[in-house]
Amino acid sequence: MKSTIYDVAKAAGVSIATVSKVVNQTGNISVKTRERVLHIMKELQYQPSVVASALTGKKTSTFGLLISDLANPFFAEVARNLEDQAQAAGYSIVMCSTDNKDDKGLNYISLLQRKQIDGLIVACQFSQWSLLQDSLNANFPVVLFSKDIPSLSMHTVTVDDYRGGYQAIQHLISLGHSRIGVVTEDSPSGDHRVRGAKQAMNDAGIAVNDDWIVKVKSSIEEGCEGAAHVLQRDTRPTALFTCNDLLAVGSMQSAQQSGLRVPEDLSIIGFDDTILSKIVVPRLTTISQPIQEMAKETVQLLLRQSDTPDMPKQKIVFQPQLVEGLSTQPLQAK
Amino acid sequence: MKSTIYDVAKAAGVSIATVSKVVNQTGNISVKTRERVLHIMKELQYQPSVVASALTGKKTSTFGLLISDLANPFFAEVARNLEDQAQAAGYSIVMCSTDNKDDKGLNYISLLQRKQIDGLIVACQFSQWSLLQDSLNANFPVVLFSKDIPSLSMHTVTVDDYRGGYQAIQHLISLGHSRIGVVTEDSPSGDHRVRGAKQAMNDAGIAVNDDWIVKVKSSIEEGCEGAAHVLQRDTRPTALFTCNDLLAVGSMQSAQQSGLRVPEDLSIIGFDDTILSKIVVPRLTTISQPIQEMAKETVQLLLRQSDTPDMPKQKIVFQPQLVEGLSTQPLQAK
DNA sequence: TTGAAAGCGCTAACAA
DNA sequence: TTGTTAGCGCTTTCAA
Repeated sequence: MKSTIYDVAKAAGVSIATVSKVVNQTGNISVKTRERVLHIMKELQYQPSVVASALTGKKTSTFGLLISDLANPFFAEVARNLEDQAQAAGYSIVMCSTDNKDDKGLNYISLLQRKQIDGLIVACQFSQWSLLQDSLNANFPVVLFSKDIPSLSMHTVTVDDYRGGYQAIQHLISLGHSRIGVVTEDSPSGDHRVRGAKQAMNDAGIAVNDDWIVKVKSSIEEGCEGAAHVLQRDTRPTALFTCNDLLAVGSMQSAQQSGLRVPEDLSIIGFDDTILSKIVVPRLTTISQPIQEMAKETVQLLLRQSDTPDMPKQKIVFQPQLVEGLSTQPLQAK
Repeated sequence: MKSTIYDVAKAAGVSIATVSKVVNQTGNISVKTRERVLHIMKELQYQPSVVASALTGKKTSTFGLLISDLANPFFAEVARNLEDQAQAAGYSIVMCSTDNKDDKGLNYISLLQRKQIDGLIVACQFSQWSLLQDSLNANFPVVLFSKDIPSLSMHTVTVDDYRGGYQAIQHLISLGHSRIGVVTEDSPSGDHRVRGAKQAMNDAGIAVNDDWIVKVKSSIEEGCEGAAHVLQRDTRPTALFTCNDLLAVGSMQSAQQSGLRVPEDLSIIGFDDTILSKIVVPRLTTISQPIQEMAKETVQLLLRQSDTPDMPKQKIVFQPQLVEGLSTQPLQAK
């Protein structure tokens, strides 16, 4: 049977209060008793129960992570980085894939609250974001990860999606491209990226062709279909900006099916710099997010909220970075 | 403030025992009081505390998952499937990436025990497996996932690695290959797969060339280097069996660097059928594991162990399946 | 059919 | 410096 604080107290000939104090390093305990208690604890392999201490109002040292789909390489990487940062702070993470379904997310939240988690990271989408807000207690620690939802008054850590889109297009333009298509994902981030993309075209005096902009669900298959729509037109773009790597991979497949070579006939630039972009041939040019830094800030933000429940909401925006691969090249003169 | 069982009891004019009974559907409660209590619960948005009920000896409805690296696509997929199955049973999962480090794993286990999880899934490696056994209470529910460790008396769910290796080689042989190299991972599974591979060669009367067998760490980079060792010899194999998809991708890169075309000059067959194998060009021929089924059995096994602590240890072995891609082809006559 | 009360393992005043 | 004790929110006998 597992030993409790009572067992330790009895064996050490002290009260449970004393044991509690040495465990938590609170109060004043003589070196001698501390040593003795510590020794007994080891002997009995005493492990303080997180459950019992949580019941008295202390932390569970657990965060919840609502994520779209753990099997998606981008989110898997996000999860891993968050886990690392949390672990460094003594926390563990309960992973919850919501598939971006509101009800799944809401169910998880309710369950997580019953489990008394100390904070929540939201890295999935909601179709009705207000439901998220409503299901959470006013000062419950939350951070929106990689989602910038203006209607929500919540701490947020994101990459500058707008700027990322802008950079992507800027890169294509610098290579001489002016006929640029866009395959985007139906999400707030996707929208921001596209806005940035359009702005870059405008700033360069390049016409935005709405026929070349398609919005799809985030998957390789849909990316492939979406790109096909654009590529099979009479006049097609010479370069494609896709709002994430999954769509980029799909677009590369579509190009191949259309007999177009990447990058000779079509340049493609993605977003996220996941493992996919690294193994695809040609290596994808893409926009990378500093996931590790973002994860670090996210955990810090969660931690600080526990101490300062009413701290002013803040939004931390990281700058994306262009990673040049082999999927883009200067426009060939015809 | 969150409402407790006392609030509900008071509002409903009953005792907390009664509320507890309607919540847990135990004992005999008149329809009338039940309805009333239920109604009040809704009104007060009462959420029973998992922490408090766990303290009285009930479950936390939480499993721990020790996994090598959540960012690895194969493990991410495993994690996702386990999460789905657990969720269907009302459980959530705490994810712990150990990077196959014993101390990391052990620390997590200790933490998880303090959190009173109801079961543990081990899908990572230990260099000293006995440490795992020692750190766990005798009848604590555990399942080894995709690791077959004979020295450990634990419930196990695996794919038949030996057979998978055998099938891979059989496939290559059926295509006419007889000069076959192997790039494997330093792990028990890897070893099983290689044993199966060698057996298949023996059975076909094909010589096993140990110079063509390299054992590396599981990563794209090491796969690339490992394959290079084999491919840069004076006489090189015409086909390569790699013990997982990461190594396969690395090997494909190595082949490319050596100016070898896949599959014209070199056939490559992988293992796992992850997303990587699907996006790589040419699409990888590989051996797939029925991850979903495996996840399902794993969760069932965990659940049953809670009910029947001393149930006889069992090992469930699933059959792998060949997935034909485009990275293998019949041996070309020279 | 309902309720009183003990207890789960721990924390935190408050006393001593 | 140490100990006593009252909870934390819930489950579960055992009585009523």
